[in-house]
Amino acid sequence: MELHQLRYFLSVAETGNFTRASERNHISQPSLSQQIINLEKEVGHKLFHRLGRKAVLTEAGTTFLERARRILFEVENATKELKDHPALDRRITVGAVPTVAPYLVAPLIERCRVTHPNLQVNMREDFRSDLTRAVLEGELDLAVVTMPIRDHRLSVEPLMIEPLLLVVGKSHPLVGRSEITAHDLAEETFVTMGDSSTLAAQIRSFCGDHNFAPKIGYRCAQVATLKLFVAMGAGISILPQVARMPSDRDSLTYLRLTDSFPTRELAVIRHLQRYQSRGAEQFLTLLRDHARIESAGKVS
Amino acid sequence: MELHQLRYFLSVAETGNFTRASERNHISQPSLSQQIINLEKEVGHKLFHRLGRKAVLTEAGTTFLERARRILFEVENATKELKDHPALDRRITVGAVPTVAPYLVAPLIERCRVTHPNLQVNMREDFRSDLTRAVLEGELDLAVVTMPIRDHRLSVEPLMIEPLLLVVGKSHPLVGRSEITAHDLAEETFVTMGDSSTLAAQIRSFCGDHNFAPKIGYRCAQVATLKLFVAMGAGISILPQVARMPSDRDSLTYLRLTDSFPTRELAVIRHLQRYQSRGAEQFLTLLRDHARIESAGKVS
DNA sequence: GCATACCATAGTCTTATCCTATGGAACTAC
DNA sequence: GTAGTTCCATAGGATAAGACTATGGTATGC
Repeated sequence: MELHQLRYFLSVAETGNFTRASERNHISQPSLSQQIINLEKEVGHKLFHRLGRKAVLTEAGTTFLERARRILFEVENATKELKDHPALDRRITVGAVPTVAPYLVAPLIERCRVTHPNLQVNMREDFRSDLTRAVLEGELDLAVVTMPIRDHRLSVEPLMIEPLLLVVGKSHPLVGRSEITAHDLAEETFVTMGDSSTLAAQIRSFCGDHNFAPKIGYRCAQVATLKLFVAMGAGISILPQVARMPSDRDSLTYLRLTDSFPTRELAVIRHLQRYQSRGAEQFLTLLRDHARIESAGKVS
Repeated sequence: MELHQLRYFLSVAETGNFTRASERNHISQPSLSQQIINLEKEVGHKLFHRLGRKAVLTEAGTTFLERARRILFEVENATKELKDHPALDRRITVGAVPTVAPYLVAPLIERCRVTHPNLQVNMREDFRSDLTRAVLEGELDLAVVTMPIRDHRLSVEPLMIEPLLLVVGKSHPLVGRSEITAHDLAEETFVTMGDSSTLAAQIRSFCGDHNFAPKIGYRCAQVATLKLFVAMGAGISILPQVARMPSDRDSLTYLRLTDSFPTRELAVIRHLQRYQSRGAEQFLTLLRDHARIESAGKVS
């Protein structure tokens, strides 16, 4: 007997329907059916009468239901108690991709120090695939990454959509143009991040949408390095708006395309099953607030 | 979080030692270590300080321990309540190999009807491998099979050791001999059960121990058919003593070898994890008593 | 200082849990 | 009465979890 079987059992008892119960638990109906059958074999009693389209608790099932509820209630209490324990560690680790870590997460951590002095937030900057793995393996409480994310074990909460801006050196010919189209970029040399970065993929995707392949001349591991090469006039690039810093003013120009509006979506990922500490919840609230403010700032 | 993790956690808390806890749970130490680590990641707290050779509960671990105990206590209550429920079905299904079903289990079921009128015992006669699978899959509450059994998922309880007897037709030349050795059988034709039967393997094993291969002329699916062929003088066979029936008196002769004493051991197998109903326990008590009486009968 | 005891990691294998496809039975609508 | 739909169970296969062994690193005891 395992807890997931008890959860499936409870869902069937509450819905009277294996199919509905399987949907509630995000598994397929044959899976749930098999687990109920295994549970019945293990306890040695039928727990449901299968009456046509209805699953009705047997007497044994009714007896067992009260116990199953109690067990699951105790399980919830066990995790809740750890969460609410006042003296326990208040330390979390968040992850962020390189185009988010210095611009979005670092300021948030700074702010969190003020608003939640008892909460210690550690940070890990890495690429999306590594962050995803780290969240799944419990090394991170949450991570801010770019969409899309496809892993059913993760909770994926969209945060915000931000524009991708064209960035060129101050003396680049595109500076000053009143109209810049995607096609204008077809012959330019691109400076991108390495293949581990989703930004590289986004640039390729954007150019692909406009029927040309970007000419990639430089691959960088850091945004700062990328900005340096662009400032040198070695090529052009595309960066998310959050990467735009006041100190860029002297060496870089951020431009918008006039015929298209590339964007990227940021999301926060967490482990579906991992219990969320109060510290993680608090940080996430700050993150959500910040994202809302950012989105509102773009509209006005 | 699953129940097996809670059980491992509880064992570590009680022993202060991952290695000892893994032994208690019949898994390897790295397995248990990994499960504890997974549990810690899921609840978001360290549950043990690893202090040199000791595993000591952290404050979070101490808090969690009480909850874990309560959860496992509720699980035990859930299964115990189903067992003790007076109005629940009192029906079990037992399995037996063909050389046991008609001689040992059938009489027991008869007797059970008298001593436990509210208990209905169904029976399935099959070969050991099929019975083993049926027990594992929950189709049978228990089964009486021959040793050896090697499956760590099964509880194997030795029942009794019984002699294997040489059986021949009434006019066979071996009848009346004062000494019969294993070697005397080397040139005889054997009548055995099919390969699905463990008896066939036992005959080959016995002959192998005496440095000859049995000449198998007939393979039968039923003991009655085997007895018929032996009675006809088609060959000889070896049967367990329980297979000896009063009605055999007119057509068969059971003999003992004088230079060796082949035996077989019977065991009752159950699923380690499956909860044992009271009905199954009652039947098993009768079975144990019967086996003791059989063993005592052979000694006197 | 060395041997021992312990936990954690890595890599691999086995088993449990998941999937899709589909069958059989009951129910519902026409 | 029949056809279509809904539901659960089975079969076979894929994937992930849990198990294994081998081994490394650290602490302890002699």
